[in-house]
Amino acid sequence: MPRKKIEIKAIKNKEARQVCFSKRRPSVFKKASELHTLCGAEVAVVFVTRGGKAYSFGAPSVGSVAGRLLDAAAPPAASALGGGEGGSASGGAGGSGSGSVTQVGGGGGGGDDSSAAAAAVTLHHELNKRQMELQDQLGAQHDSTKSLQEAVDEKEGEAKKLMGWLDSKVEEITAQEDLQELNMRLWSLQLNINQRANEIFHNQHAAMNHPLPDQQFIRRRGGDVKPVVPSVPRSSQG
Amino acid sequence: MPRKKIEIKAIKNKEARQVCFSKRRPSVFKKASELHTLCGAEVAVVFVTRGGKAYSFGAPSVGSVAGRLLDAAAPPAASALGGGEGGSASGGAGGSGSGSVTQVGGGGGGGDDSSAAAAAVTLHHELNKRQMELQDQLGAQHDSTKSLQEAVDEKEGEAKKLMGWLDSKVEEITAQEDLQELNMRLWSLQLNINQRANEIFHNQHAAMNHPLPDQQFIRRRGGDVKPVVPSVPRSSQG
DNA sequence: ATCTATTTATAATA
DNA sequence: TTATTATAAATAGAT
Repeated sequence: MPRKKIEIKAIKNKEARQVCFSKRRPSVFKKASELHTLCGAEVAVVFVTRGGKAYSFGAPSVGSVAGRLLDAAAPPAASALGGGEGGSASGGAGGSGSGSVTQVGGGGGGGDDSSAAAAAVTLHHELNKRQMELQDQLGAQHDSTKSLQEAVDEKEGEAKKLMGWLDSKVEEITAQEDLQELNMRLWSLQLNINQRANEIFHNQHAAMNHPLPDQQFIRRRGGDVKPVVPSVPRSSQG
Repeated sequence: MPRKKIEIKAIKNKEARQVCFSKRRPSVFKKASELHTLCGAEVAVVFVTRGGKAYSFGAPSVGSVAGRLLDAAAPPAASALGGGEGGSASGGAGGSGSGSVTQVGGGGGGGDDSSAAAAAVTLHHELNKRQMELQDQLGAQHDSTKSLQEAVDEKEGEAKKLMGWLDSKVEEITAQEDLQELNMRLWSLQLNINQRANEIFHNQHAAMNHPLPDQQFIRRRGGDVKPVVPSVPRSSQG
């Protein structure tokens, strides 16, 4: 748009394409952020480049938007779930005694995240992001604990079997309401997982209580992970 | 930013806020769309207003972006799943009663959705949307098949036990890599679920094979749904 | 990465 | 909501 107006069509040159992406992506995030701040709307933006890198922005968090959607779309069946509110946007899901949903993500001001916490993070993406943070923050400590795989082995492959059973179960399902039910279960399960992720994070960073640049991340296919400073003012991110 | 530069802070006046949102939202979608077209990146943008209305834009579709994320993060385990191309961007107009999500919008030219189909939909949001479509399209047929709950009962609560076990497992996990593993399993499972949803949909709508405007939708909390014409050029939505 | 000349986006207004 | 328009932002091309 500057020196010359360009046609909106695929840029073939790889470098030029990357440059364009680098220039435009922060702007989109910024606009989304402004919309969040100005209008109070929750927002989630995700880009996945051809190279496989994923960039996301969310306010109060990507996951909270999903939570809202679930809440808005919540079918009656949802209430049949364990906690009653299973998939809803309430903070204390999962029922586990452990604890707080401390949203690592949203917190703009750093006060308590009542509304943010209420919008419980559930999106897979959010979980991935959280994990990315753990990796970034804690570094590679691949030795600290046994993997889930090992835990599974301990249980004589119980988890795997169960997953397999669920997989096959899905094949048999022929009604949308069944899918709905199953989906709800997964939502609540992941809510639980997310909480656990938060707990782990806070356990290892009890002191480090700052708002957390949770808005943006980069991940490479190869496993290399690189944090990125969001180009959006903090005030816009909560 | 025109007549006067404004401060980026919450707009208290409701009308002004809505006006602002109405003006800015299409622009963000447009920018995201341009980024998609220019740089070939997949994009997903979701806004949820205070009023509970959700606006989304995705290219090639919101769900495909999630699919890409899965692909990018995919561990070996994920490939163990069933089919590959399940999730296509199918859908249609809805219309009646309870929660319909009339998808309008995009429909670019109207080719087949091969690429969109390849990028299997996995986002919870997408699944919910699909379910909404099923509800709209098929109507309430709560009697057609046994519910998942019943299936679970048949299996002597095996599924519930599984979920419970997983829940407890989550409590014990102390390493991010374990969460990653578990998360991956859930991704795959949901991928499978989504495929099944698609199959169901297609089985009951074998004839209805149109491309499907998967780009944008609005849904109201109350159930009233209003389609919206995207302000983005068609070329940018495929 | 920085620098501008332009194109876009948009707040205020009607 | 839609249109206008004076400014603020975003950004393509060049450095």
